[in-house]
Amino acid sequence: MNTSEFILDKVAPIFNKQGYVGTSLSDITNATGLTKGAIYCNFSNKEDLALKSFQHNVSIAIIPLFKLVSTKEGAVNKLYTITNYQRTYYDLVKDRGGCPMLRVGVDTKFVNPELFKAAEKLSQKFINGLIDIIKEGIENGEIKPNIDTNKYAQIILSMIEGSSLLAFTHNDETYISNAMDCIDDMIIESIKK
Amino acid sequence: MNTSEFILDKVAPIFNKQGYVGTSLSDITNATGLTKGAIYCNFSNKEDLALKSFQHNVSIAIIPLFKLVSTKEGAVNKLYTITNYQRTYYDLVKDRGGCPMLRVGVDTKFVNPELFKAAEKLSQKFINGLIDIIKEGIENGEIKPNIDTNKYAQIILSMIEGSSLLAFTHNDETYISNAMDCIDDMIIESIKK
DNA sequence: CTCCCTAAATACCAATTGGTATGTAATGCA
DNA sequence: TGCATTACATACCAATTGGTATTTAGGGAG
Repeated sequence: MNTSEFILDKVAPIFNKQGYVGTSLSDITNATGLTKGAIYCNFSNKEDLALKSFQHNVSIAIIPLFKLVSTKEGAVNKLYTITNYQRTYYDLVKDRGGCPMLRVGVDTKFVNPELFKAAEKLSQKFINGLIDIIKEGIENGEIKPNIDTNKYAQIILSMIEGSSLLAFTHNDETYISNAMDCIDDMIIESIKK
Repeated sequence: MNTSEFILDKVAPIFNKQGYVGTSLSDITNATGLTKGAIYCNFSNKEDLALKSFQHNVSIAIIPLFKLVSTKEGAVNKLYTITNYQRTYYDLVKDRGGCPMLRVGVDTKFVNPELFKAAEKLSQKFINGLIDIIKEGIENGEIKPNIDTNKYAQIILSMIEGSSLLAFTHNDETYISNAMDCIDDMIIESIKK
C-alpha cells in the first residue's frame, strides 16, 4: 500500500462521518500522522482528496454489490442478491459513517458541485442497474411485461437509501431488514409473474 | 415579525442547504444584512442559531403534516393524508434545501450531538405517530390485527425519506410520487382488512 | 562516491473562522 | 427632562482555515 492509499484509508471514513465540508486539513494530518506537505504531495488539493475519498468509500460500500450482482443469473435472483447484500450493509459501513452516496447526496448539492455530480452519477448508475434487471426479467418471462421499470427501480432504491438513513439515525439495523423484507415479500412478489 | 424571527427566516434555509457545519457567520450576516453584533444579541451562539433554524425548518416542512393528520379520522384515511402531503413535499421544500430531518440526520451525527438528538427525536416522533395510526386501525377493525406495527411504520418512513433524498439528488419529484403510489397501492393495501 | 530525483517535513502566508468588548443610537419609563 | 435599558454596529481578538515555497532526507543510477 503506497502513501496515497494509506491516506485515503485513514481519511475516507472521516470525510464520510464529518462531512466533506466539516473535515479540515488538520483532521487529515492528525488522522494520518503526516504533515500537510505529504498530503499536498499526494493530492492536488482538499477537493481532490475529498473526491477520491468518496470513490474510496464507494469502492468499499457499493462497488462490491455491483460486482456481486453481475455474477448472478436471473432477474429475481439478482434482486434478492441486492436485498441480501443490504441486510449486511449496516455492519459493513457502520464504522465508516454510513452510506457514502447518501452522505454526499445531501452534503454537497449546494456547496461542492463536482462531488455532488459524482454522487448523482453513482445514484443514477444504481437506478439504471435496477432498471436493466427488471427489463431482463420481463424479457426472460420472470416479471410481468406491463410494469413500469423506472417506477419500481425508484421505489427499490428509495427504500434502500431511506432505511439506511434511519438505521444510522436510530442505531437500529431493523430498519434495513424490515425494508428488505418489504422489497422481497411485497415489491418483488407483485412484479413477478 | 421581530428581529429573531427575521434572522431565522433568512438563515434557516441556508443552514438546510449548506449544512450546519458549512454555514459560517459571514454567510449569516450577508443573508440578513445584519452584523455579528445583531446576531449575537438575538442568539447565544452559532449552535443555538443552528438548533433554532432546524426547528424553524421543521415547523414549515413537517409540523404542518402532524397537525393535518391530527384533524383526520380513521387510520387508513390518516395514512393517505400522509402520502398525499408528501406528494406536494418537493414543491414545499425545494427552495429550502430539502427535508430538514434528512439533512440534520446525516449532517450532525458525528459533529453536533445536540442537533443530532433533535433530529433523532423528531424522527422517532414520526415513527411513533405511524405506529399509533396503525394500532388505531387494528383497534377499529380497519387493519389486520396480526401485523407488526413497528415494521410497517419503519417501512413507510424509510420510503418517505429515501424518496425525498432521491428526488432532490436528481431534481425529479417522480421519486416521491412513485414511492407514495407504492405505499398507497401496496403497503396500505396489504395491511388493510 | 556523487549526483539526482522524489517524498515528505518545515515554515510561512493571507484570509476566514467563531466570538467578544466597546461604542452608540433609539426607546421606554419615571 | 433625565435616566436606564435595549438593540444593534463597530472594532477587535486568538485560533484555524486551505494553500504554498522552501528545505531536508533517502534511495537509485551512473
